[in-house]
This record gives sequence, structure tokens and C-alpha cells, in this order.
Amino acid sequence: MSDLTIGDVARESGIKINTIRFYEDRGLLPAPPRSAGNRRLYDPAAVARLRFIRHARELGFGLPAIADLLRLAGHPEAPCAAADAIARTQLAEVEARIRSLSALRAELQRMADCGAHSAADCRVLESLGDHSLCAGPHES
Amino acid sequence: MSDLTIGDVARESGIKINTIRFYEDRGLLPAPPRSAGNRRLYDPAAVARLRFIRHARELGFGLPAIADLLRLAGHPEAPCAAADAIARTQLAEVEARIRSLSALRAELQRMADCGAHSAADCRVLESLGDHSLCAGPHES
DNA sequence: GCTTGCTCCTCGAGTGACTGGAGATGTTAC
DNA sequence: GTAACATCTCCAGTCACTCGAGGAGCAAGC
Repeated sequence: MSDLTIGDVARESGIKINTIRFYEDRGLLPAPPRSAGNRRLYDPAAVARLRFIRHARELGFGLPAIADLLRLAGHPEAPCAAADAIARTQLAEVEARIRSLSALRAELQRMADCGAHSAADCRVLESLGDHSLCAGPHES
Repeated sequence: MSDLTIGDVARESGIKINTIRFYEDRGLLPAPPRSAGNRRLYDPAAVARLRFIRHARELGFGLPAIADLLRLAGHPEAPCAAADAIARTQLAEVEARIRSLSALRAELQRMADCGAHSAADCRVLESLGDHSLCAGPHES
């Protein structure tokens, strides 16, 4: 009987009220029952579900992938291969992002370093104008 | 007198036609003169400007930052400190993104690794549900 | 001169994942 | 009773595009 308001749930899950309603709209969170005054009344389990969503979002999962994971979580028997595949896909994407950002970092470091000298030596704008200056491997 | 069509410019800059028009709308590219039939007629300099924009986008700069850089590029006298500051800000953001993604990678690797055993051992969903399992440094 | 096929035009909607605000209503404390 | 706050629905805006509809310009072939 410990019903929670959307504000309580927002505080405990760390997700904003508007975002919780958005997740409900997107089907990530089931629509809860309402009070006589039309307020949403949440079960404590909703907090766990929202924490799950939040953590998955922090890991970079998109909402459709999270919906998949939540569906899998509802069937504890043998969902593991599917969940694992989702995680591996995500891992590959994260690794690709890291590789790409590392190349960008190298280039930005070069840009920032050369700016320390004099205005005449500044190559920030030249760097951006001439991609051939890049040593990075992120060219198509 | 070597006027270029938007299609020429798109090919040479590697930016899609729609995106070029979008950049024009956002003020990153000045509106070019038009032909008798209302087609945009570009100066070859537009290609260089678009390459600059494309490269800056690849480096993760947002459009407002790129607009700043383009404005600075128009004043070659002493704009360097400002351009340098923009580059340094960008570098800090890229480094933060790399740090955060590295933590995510570690967690996803742990998730993907444990999935290799049996369904009963799978911790992908538990990992997402319980943030305390994270070894990563990315908790508030 | 007419058709075919390509390019280009504007405008508007859609993406993802929210965020914020307006205006109305419910709830609580004093 | 009333003031303050929480919540409701709905809608617009963000960023950086992307796509499509419906129409018009343009070059080449017949």
C-alpha cells in the first residue's frame, strides 16, 4: 500500500518527472493506476525499473534496445543469449566511438598546442580548413 | 566565372545538398546569388568553407562553435586566442567523453564476458538493474 | 518542338531523447 | 479559506540533420 507519486519516483530514480511520463508514452514503463484526482500511483518496483532504464541509458543503450532488455528481463528463462548479443553490439559501438574520439583528441591537442605560440603561428583555423593536416585514421 | 551548382558543391565538399541548404538557413554559409531559373550559384570558395564546416563537425564542434570559428577566420588579425579557446574547450569535452566511454566499455566487457557461460550465470540484466555492481568511476 | 530524365526549388514533417512552459487542477499546511 | 506546491495534459523547442512531396528548370535526343 506504499503508493508513490511521480515526484517520489523521480527523486528515487534520479529521472525527471517529464522524462518518466515520456518513458510511459514510449512503452518503457507501464501506465500506472491513478488516484481519484488522476495522479499516477506507482508501485516501488517502478523505481527499480526506472533505475534499470537510467543505467542502461548511461551505458549508451537506445530506448528500443532498452525495451528489448526489459522484455527479456520479464522472461528469466534463457533470455541470456539475446541480452548478451545486445550488450556485445553496444560494446562494439562504444569501442568504435572511443577509437574515433581518440583520433579527434590527437588532432585537437595538436591544434591547442600550436595556439600557444603567437597569433601568426596559429593553425587552428588552418587545421580545420585542410583535412590533409590530419594524421588521424578517421577519413572515409 | 566558374559558378558551381549546389550539386557540384555537394560532391566536392562531401556534404549533402539538403545539409548545405540547412547550413545556409543557419547562417553558416552566406546565401549565394541565383541564376535566372532560381538555382544557387556558388563561388569555389564555398567549397572550402563547407570543407571547413565538415571537418569541424567531424571533430565534434557544434554549429554555434563553428559559426564562431568562421567569424574568427574572417578576421585573420589576432583571433587566435579565441579560436584556441574554442579548440581547448572542445578538447576538454572530447577527453571527458573518452573517460566516460572507457568506463562504459569496462562494464560492457564484464557484461559480455559473463554471458559466455550459461543462462543461469548471465548478469547482463542484473548489471543493469544494480548499479552497485559497477566498478566504474562514473557514478554521481 | 517535344519528351525524357536529371537536377534543383521550397516547404514541411520526422528522427531521438528528452526539456521546458502554459494553463488547469489536485493536495496539503496553516 | 487560502496559499503554496505538486501534478495533470498538451504543445513547442532542442540539435543536426534527413527525407519526401510536388513543382519547375535544363540539356540532350528524336
